[in-house]
Amino acid sequence: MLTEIREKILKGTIQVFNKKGLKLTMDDVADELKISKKTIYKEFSGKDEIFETMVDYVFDNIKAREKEILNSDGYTTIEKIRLFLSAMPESYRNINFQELYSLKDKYPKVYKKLQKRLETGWAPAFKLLEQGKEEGIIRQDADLKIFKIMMEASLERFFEKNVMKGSSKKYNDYLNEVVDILLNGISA
Amino acid sequence: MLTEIREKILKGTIQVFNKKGLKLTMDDVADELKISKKTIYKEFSGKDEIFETMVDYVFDNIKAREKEILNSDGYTTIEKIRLFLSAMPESYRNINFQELYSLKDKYPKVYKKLQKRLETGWAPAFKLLEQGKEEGIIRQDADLKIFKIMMEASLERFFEKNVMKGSSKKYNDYLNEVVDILLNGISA
DNA sequence: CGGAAACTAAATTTGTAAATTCAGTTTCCG
DNA sequence: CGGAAACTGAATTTACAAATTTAGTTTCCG
Repeated sequence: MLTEIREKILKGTIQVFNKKGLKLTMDDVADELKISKKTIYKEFSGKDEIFETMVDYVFDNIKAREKEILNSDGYTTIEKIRLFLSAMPESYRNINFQELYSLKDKYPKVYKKLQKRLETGWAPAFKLLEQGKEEGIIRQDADLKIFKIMMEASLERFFEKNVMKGSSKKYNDYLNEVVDILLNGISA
Repeated sequence: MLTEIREKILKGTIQVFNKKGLKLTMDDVADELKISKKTIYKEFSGKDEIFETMVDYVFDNIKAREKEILNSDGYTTIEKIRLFLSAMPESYRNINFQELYSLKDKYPKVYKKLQKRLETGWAPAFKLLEQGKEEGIIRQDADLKIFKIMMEASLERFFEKNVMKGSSKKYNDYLNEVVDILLNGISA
């Protein structure tokens, strides 16, 4: 588990990351948290380790949320799928994903971890969807790989700026509509 | 209408554009067509005009294709919608769209024309979809604006490289599956 | 211990002058 | 007329040194 001080630093880093993006400095983080850099360096070996731990932190939270849904009783498979898919984008809201991808060049190790965790994060969704196929509520011939690509592309587009300006709809309504259309699209 | 020589130059330009992208030179085009630059400059005032005419050329072809579908008899509304939506990405295959967007900075006028034609290209699709709503085959509460964003995001992702490597599926099968899922997703 | 602030070496950004490329024109030639 | 090739000024790219920023450390202090 995470110590209190480490979690505090991670939360602060995410704060600053969402504001200043990849270009955040250690001084930024220290200022944000009103602690000195010394404290940060006592907990983390450097910027690389902070970023790596940050990715783990974000995805561990998503994973916990997903586990909750998977283990909960009283939901049908289709309800679980819907909850599960909706949980993904909601969790992503905590951190600027577009910006996370920009770590690719300067922090390839962090980027690889990000990709790996995105991949494993989808695994239980695939399991649920396969189960849905067996139960006959998902179309047998639905291509789940394409489904995944479409969902990722659509969500990423929504995370970009100005996509939904000039509309009265709320952010979450959009995400739900995306999940609805896609899930409907592969339903039997 | 387009003279033969102008069309030849446009086709050659698209050829080179798909290979070298935004950075194509007039010499490239002349070499590709095995004509001299002089001939090109006799037909076009310059690079700007070629790019502009190129966008018109591409979209006029798409438009003709779409008109054909719209005016054809013997199709139900839903069939027309499916044909119409499938025609879009197929037409896009003739030119590298990802690269077209990169004209934004250096050729803002061309980019604006591109955006305008993309917008007006969607208009008949919206009309068909609205008609589908009236006929009760499209969900009344389906958000067509989101539908459009999802379709664009999904198709653009497929136009990027390596999305479907390692699969036996053919390119067009993918595009059809995308249209299927989305259309199913908003169907009543 | 931990904060404030100074410090250093390395990385990043900036400015810019030289080198290269390219759009558009011109010349010569068949 | 149109091809081949040379030409020019403007734009773009390259190269590189100077200036700035920043990661990580150290010092001093309460």
